[in-house]
Amino acid sequence: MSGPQFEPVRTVRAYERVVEQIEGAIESGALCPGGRLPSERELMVQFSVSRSTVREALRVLQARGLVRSRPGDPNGAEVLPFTPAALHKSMTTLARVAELSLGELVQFRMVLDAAAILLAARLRTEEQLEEMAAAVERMKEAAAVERMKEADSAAFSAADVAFHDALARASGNTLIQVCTDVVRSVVVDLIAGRIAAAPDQEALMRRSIAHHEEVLAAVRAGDGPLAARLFRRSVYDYYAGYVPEEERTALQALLE
Amino acid sequence: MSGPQFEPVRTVRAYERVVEQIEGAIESGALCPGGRLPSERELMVQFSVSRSTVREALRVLQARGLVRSRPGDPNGAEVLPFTPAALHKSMTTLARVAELSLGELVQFRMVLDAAAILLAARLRTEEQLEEMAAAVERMKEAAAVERMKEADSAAFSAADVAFHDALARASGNTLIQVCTDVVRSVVVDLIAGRIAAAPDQEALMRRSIAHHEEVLAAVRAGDGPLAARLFRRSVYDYYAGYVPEEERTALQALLE
DNA sequence: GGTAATTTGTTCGTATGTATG
DNA sequence: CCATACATACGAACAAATTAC
Repeated sequence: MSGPQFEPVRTVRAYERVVEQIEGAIESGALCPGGRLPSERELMVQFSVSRSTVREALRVLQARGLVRSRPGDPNGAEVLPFTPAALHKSMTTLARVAELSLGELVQFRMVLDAAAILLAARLRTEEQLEEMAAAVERMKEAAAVERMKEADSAAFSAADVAFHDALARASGNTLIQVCTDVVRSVVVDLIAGRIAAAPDQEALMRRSIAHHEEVLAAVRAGDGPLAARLFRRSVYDYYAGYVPEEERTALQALLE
Repeated sequence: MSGPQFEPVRTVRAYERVVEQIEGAIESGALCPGGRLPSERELMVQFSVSRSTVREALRVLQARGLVRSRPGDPNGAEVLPFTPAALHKSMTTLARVAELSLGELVQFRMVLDAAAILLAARLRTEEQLEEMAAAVERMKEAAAVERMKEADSAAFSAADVAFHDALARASGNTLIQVCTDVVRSVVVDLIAGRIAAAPDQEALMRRSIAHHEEVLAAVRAGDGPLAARLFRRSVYDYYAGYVPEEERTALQALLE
């Protein structure tokens, strides 16, 4: 006869229990963004742990982007609205320690943004189309400056981001929106320097604007597959030069 | 004449500096997985901060999945190899606090896995094909059991996961591999209960096996677009019943 | 505007359980 | 078994920051 099936006990740290409870309260909605946690001293009473333990728990919650605490705040730590910051951090870490290649990242971007475009071509509203058109206009203005400065270059990039953000929102999928944003910024972080060092900034911008207009037109026309194809092609053209040759074939596989 | 452009100073906590330095050492490769950090007492000397500060920093690093510390370990905290645990955690949190719908998650899965399939159809090796075929065989064995038990159901799921994991690896893109894994498990976590409560487990499994065989055949034949189409269709058929009607149109947009 | 009260950031000391040799 | 070094956890204390009166 077999006895009761005992299971190995996982020793769980005190601070983890605190994290679990607070995290649960936030995820269940008992604590809403903008709401406040009790003060550290109050928490140490409620959980009956020391302040150090409470603080370690708060640091973890802060690292996960769930709360923020400021010195001297009489109201205790603030519950934050969701931000993709934690997701961004983990993906950046992934890119670094798992040594993600630029090729893999660009490939991922081609996939995600193309999906967003495919969906946006069906679901976009008129306002979103106008938003994208306005972003393209801002790109043009920034590129039209006679003697390009850093500020203009930044304005161009900001308009570019705004375009893709509107596009991602038009997809109607929050996850796609967040992930496209994260991946785009990770890619940009990786090669911002090399792009800035490119000799013919103006030509790059003009090409980029033309591509954006093509994609926008296809989205407006409701032709998702065409828009996605155009986008993938333009991303490939833009980044292929920075991707080592042996990785380029994998990128080309997405061009059909 | 405008003076020097001063910028607002962001007060940075002591423990953050510690985190930055250790994180940098890991990301730069100065600290390798399996390697050890100095002991907490040694760290407080090197950073000239107190023990509590060191511990708060270690908690953050632990929450990010970079290190692990055990009581009594004479070697200090261990540097961990990369795991997608942190990414998984942030995406789960995203799903909960941003209230991601099942529809959005399924849509994301259709996009990512389809991309993996598209790439795998070009880049897969013979061994990977065999691996997938073996996984399908295990699915068949698990489904062939007369009186289904939990263990068989678990074996079926495990084989299913193994199939998709091999597929994702065959894509040659680490990021796609990790993200498909994360999204799949998040989706499963969300509706495992409802799937298990479905009346006709056997029929579901048979259909699933048939779909997997179709996809595998198309991948083997190198027809990525076909394989991707078949996959999206099967995912849609499998999950559509659990997705509210108003979200289904968005899913259908991916079926072409 | 200034002052007091409260809170967080940080330090230090200590006790306890645990893993290694 | 013992000694050592370690992480875990507690508690008291001070400094710096914020709010409220």
